[in-house]
Amino acid sequence: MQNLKKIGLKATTPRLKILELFQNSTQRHLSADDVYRSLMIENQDIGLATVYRVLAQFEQAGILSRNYFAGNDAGGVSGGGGGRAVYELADAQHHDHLVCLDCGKVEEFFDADIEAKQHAIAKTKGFALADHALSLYAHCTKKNCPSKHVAA
Amino acid sequence: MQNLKKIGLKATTPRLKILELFQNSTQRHLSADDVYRSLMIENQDIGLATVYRVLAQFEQAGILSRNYFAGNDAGGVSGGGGGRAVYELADAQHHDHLVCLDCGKVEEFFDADIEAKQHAIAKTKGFALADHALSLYAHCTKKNCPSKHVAA
DNA sequence: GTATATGCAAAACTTTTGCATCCTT
DNA sequence: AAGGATGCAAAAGTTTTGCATATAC
Repeated sequence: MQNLKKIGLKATTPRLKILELFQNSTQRHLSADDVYRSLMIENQDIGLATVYRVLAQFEQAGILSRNYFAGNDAGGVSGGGGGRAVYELADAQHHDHLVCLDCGKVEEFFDADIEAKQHAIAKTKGFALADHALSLYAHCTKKNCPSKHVAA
Repeated sequence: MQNLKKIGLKATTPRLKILELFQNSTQRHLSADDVYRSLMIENQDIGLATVYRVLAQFEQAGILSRNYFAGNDAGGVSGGGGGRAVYELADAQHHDHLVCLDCGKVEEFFDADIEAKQHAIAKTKGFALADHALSLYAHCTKKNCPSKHVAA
């Protein structure tokens, strides 16, 4: 609540509820539609457009970070527009993602060597690295993967 | 032309022209719309839907590979649907991409250490790596960057 | 009281699909 | 001749925007 004012945003119900959702949800990575639907379930009458606006503001404020998981189909990516964005709380340190191709679960990892190499590569090519996106797409080899429990 | 039959596709004008476009274009990375527009300029009356279909077929056949450059805005990403896909000839070895945030230019690189690390990370977490996407977003520090020549 | 936010609906985009027609084999 | 391929238009999805109304400070 005070957080919001600090970044120049009024403490409105939509913003409070969305922030709360990210802090309390068991799912760390949420799409705009996930957020919208969760709010609907809580009987919060918040428009989808507002969700997008708040998400964008939070990202710009550094509260959330946005990712695109392109190769993912397990999560329910079907129709039209390429792939949707998912947001996560930007509380922890920087990390990259490993997405399970079978169940859609997302794991996070950080590797200092890879990070360092990325900077070195950019520098060598005459660039100053500003950002990067690294996603691994993989199949789970453990029996406890959710997809293993479903009769296909 | 023989190539197409080999993969079970009829040698039609759209497919020939699109393949030719990728082989002759100075731009290595093309979106569906780029392809469509280039064909229009050549007075080839090929529908956008066909472009998408052919691109998908070529990707499945291993002739092209698809990438998503999310953080990129310089290339003209504006409106609705998140981000568009770009295709490139899958002739060279596997590589990742470095995208200039100023002019949108795309450079390619390959780093064996990063590749190895990715596999190791997936394995450690109990996954078998199937695919990955790594894109670096950076600012050009050279004076010969196209964006440096434009009065902002 | 005023500026900012919200909600709704419509628009902007990318990608996919249905269907009649056309072209390759 | 036959079946796959194309084109057009419409649909499906995600994200953005315009505008009148409601809300926070």
